[in-house]
Amino acid sequence: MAEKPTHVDSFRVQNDRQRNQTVSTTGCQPFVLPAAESDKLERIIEASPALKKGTHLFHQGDPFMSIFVVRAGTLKTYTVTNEGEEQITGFYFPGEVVALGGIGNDEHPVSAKTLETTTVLEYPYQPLDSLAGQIPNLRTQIVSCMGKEIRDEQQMMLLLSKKTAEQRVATFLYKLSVRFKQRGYSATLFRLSMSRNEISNYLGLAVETVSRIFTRFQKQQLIKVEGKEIEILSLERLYTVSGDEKQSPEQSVQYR
Amino acid sequence: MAEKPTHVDSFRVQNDRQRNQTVSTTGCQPFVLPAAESDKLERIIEASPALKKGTHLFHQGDPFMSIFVVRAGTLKTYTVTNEGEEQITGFYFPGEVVALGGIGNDEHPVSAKTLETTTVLEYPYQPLDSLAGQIPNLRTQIVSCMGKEIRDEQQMMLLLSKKTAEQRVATFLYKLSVRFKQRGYSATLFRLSMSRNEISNYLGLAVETVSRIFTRFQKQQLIKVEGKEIEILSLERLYTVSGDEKQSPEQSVQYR
DNA sequence: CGTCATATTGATACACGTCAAGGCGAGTGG
DNA sequence: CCACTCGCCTTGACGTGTATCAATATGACG
Repeated sequence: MAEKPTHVDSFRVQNDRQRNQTVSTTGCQPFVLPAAESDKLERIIEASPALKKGTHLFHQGDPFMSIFVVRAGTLKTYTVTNEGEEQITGFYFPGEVVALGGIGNDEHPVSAKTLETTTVLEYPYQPLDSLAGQIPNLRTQIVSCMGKEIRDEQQMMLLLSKKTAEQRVATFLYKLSVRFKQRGYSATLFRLSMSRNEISNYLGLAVETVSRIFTRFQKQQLIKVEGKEIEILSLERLYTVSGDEKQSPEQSVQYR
Repeated sequence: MAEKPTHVDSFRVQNDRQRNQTVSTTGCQPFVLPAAESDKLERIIEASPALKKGTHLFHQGDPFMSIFVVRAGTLKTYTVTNEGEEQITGFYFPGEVVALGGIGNDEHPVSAKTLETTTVLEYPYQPLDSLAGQIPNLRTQIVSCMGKEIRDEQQMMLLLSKKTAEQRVATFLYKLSVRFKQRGYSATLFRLSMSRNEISNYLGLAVETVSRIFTRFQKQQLIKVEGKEIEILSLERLYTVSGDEKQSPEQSVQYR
């Protein structure tokens, strides 16, 4: 409702029709199709240039036009309370799909911003949706991505309302580890592309708390922290601390 | 991984092929189609009998087969931490779609349980998805529902990590009001189908806190509480308290 | 090599959880 | 029709996990 500021830091794919250089989607698992169909899909994709740290892919309230897949780098998405408070709703690594919350809405419900130099693929939604009508496989994949987003957010709700600060940080690190491993990187040694501030915001904690827990975990020989470099010394114990471990042989706690 | 208990309280639509009595979807907004196509859709729908309070529609971990639309009554969905803690992830009223988190997954990520006598329509997912291939309009509607679910959950994440107890309760009541109004019921006078316990669980608070805030709001002439009956005396002030109000003419708070 | 953001660490405060004790209403059985 | 019970709700007193405030350290960048 307020006047839209001109987002000088916004990225907009120039819609030049030089769609010859078939974009290589190497390293991106979403939307894998047999060659013939893959070709149709690639015809609608736009590759972004390298976006430097701090660039917005889109702002909350911008008209929803496309979804994006991260090729390299990291993104965060966040909403802003009308009280001006920011809440980070997710971090996105290569191969992950961003902006699904905009589907079925005329505007983006969140902003998306790069945490480091990042490149993305832009999938203009209208053509993508038409294609999805022709290619059942593609439809399934889009819808699956959305389903996963819903499940991830439900997990996050659980974290935010039931877990202690320690469990939150442990969960965060553990899940990062799993994601990195999936992408072929080390599960135990990696670099955090987000600041402590961003971590704390995402986890619903104060920066100081996250900092303290990092050092506490270090003292407990759970992890080794050196600035943004993290080494996980015991994935198992970290998982235990996270509170997600399945335990107690039988606890069919029926709510009533 | 643990042996599945036999859910005696589970509801399963009997798949009898007596699909003559064209199910009336009156009062349900989702999946509205022109007559011809609507007919195809209705052929795959199964109507449930009246499910009494406390019945499970499905349990977390059950194989995902269908999505559901509430016709009458109320449902809650919830996950269980492996520590046995329950977290309610949503309440669903007539016309709303349940189980979207299961799409693209082999099993339901949450359990769904009735809060009162409830009837639902079951949409077996496989046929629904095929139909979505033939009817672009239907595909759009499904995907829109999922988008909305994602957005709602993002809002909830914000609530859980940034809002005070008062703001949470105010938000809860305000949003209920909006939903009731949309369905043609009074926006200011309604009955809570969930217990205080369930409200507090959903909002990430203790029961006592919710109770105290109800009485506090009552003293402030914001609402009138009488057991499960709620009357909202000032929607405007409630909205203000919720913290969602757009305020301060200019606050382009750029995060950095 | 200064400058400014980011991170750590300690001291203190408070919002909300936890514990405990009634109160209230709905269903049940005598 | 009453007494009893059992959930659910409310209210008060108290405890604590984490936020907040403040000071310093560290590191990135021009």
